[in-house]
Amino acid sequence: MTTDNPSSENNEQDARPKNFVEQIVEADLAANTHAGRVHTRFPPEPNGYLHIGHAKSICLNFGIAQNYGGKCNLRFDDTNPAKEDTEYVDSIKEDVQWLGFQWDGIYFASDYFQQLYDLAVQLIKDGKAYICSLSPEETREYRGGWDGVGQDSPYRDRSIDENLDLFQRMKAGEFSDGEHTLRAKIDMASANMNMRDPAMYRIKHVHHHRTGDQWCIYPMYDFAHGISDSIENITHSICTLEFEHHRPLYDWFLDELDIFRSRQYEFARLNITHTVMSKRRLLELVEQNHVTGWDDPRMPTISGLRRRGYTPEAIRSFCSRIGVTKQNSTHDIAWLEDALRAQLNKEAPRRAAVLRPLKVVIENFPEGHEETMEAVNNPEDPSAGTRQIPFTRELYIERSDFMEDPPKKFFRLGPGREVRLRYGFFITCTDVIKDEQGNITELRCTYDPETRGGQAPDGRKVRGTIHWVSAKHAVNAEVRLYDHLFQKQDPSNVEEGQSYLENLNPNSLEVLTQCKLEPSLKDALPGERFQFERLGYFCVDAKESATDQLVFNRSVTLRDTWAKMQKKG
RNA sequence: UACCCCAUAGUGUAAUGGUAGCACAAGUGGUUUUGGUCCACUUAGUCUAGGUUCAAAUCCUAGUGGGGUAGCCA
Repeated sequence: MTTDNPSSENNEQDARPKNFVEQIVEADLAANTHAGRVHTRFPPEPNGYLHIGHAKSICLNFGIAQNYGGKCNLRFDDTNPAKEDTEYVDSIKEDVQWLGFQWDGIYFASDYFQQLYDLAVQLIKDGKAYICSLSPEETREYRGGWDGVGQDSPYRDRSIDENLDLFQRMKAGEFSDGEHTLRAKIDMASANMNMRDPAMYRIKHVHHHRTGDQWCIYPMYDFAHGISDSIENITHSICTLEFEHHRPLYDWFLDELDIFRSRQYEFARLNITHTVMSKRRLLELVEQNHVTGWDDPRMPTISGLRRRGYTPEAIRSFCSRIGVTKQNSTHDIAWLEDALRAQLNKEAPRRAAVLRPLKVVIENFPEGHEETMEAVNNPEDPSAGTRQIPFTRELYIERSDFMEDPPKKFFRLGPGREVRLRYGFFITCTDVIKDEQGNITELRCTYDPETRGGQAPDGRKVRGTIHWVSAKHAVNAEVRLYDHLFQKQDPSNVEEGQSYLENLNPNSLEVLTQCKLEPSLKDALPGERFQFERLGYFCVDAKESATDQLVFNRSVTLRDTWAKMQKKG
């Protein structure tokens, strides 16, 4: 088990307190429970794309293997062919590797169909399982509610020979879907519904993405999962809280079969504000075209985050910081954003980009003249060096960096005000040009040649520094600004009878097509990340950007105390 | 209605019978050619009631609140 950057993160791991699963692993190691062996697995069902919640599980499972000298398998839990597809298998493999993890073994529950079948036969022979011929509706009635006890199936006492015969004929395809099931014979009076003779096999005449039409009976999760763990000698089978009630059944199968005893531990799944995390809902967003696909940059999927510009390191750092507990909780999406900022602040090269351009003409700057200015690529990383940017008479600045009637706390440009153009000159606004509708179309300014590079020899200070792009050299680009997918922190918080879809943020995507970038951005590569100074972190869209029509995605904004002040009024 | 799990600043987590910490958020100030970064400081917490103990966030009981469970889904 390896990551692409283990050393720096091991320090982070050491600094972090151990979560309860790690404490269990350490206790097992101390007690020599498995002769020093630690083996986990990440077991997705290939019926959807991985999301940030899966990343938590991936980091936990692969992280434990990594930190305790163990192994971690990738296992596809593909026991329900009706919902599964190889498209999902491929995306899951890609996402796990992109996150920086490499599995020790890659397996499919479907690899074990024959072994599973044989073990089921063994349980029948031991009198621990039987063929039930109740309909699904009858089964539900017989199971009973949680105030009382269930009723034994009338087929519960079929002879072993009859069970064996029927099971073999189920497998041979003699029956149609739903006609029979194989059930574990446990306890119809149990307070735990999972123990009221749970189904082990059902008939499904469905094509399986790996085994084709070889099988028409498929094992249920509870039967298949624990046995798969056991076959792979998994020591710590880590899953989410909703499987807590299944643990007695997990244990029951392994005990009755007397095979390697994996242990199941449950932790709380990840929730994040302003988004949804269930596969069902994510699928719904995709199918109803509320987003453009699983990899829409607004989606909390790994592929969406990747396209948005998130780094594997940022996601791992986030997963490490949120902790692992049994408490249901919801993390502020700001935590995730902060993890990205923390990394990109250190690594992303700085560039100038004007998203909503306003033309500035510097009247005392000679027409046709060009100056070359030197700009720092990353103040957090001197080794990133500098670059040259052209300065000319006509520039673009951000419309929001000018106010005709600015309040006193506004440090930027206004009539008669002087500001610094970053890595440029001080300029003073002398005139405001408007069209017939009164819209500002252009600013007239003068510059102070003595302030080249941004310092005034007379020592005078300006409060504001704004970014700019030479109009003549500007590269045109499309920039997509993303906001939270849902307006409310909790999208499920709706009026009675309404859907979480009511909470979709209609402004989660804003497309800007007239953006002006500094010339060095012309050759930006798909996926490449930059900080656009004073604005945020952006990446070249890996899917839709082209050399002649650049498309950038805003990954996350910079912290903006000015915007915060404005909001408060 | 039954059973299971959970409960610590706004949020998320630590303290594993012995000084309630940390991070994010929020706020104040400093530095700054990004209203970024960085630095300092401030606000703010053990659900309730009993019990055990020299000592309880921690153990026990009950209550309250939240979550989960009656698929031939995983």
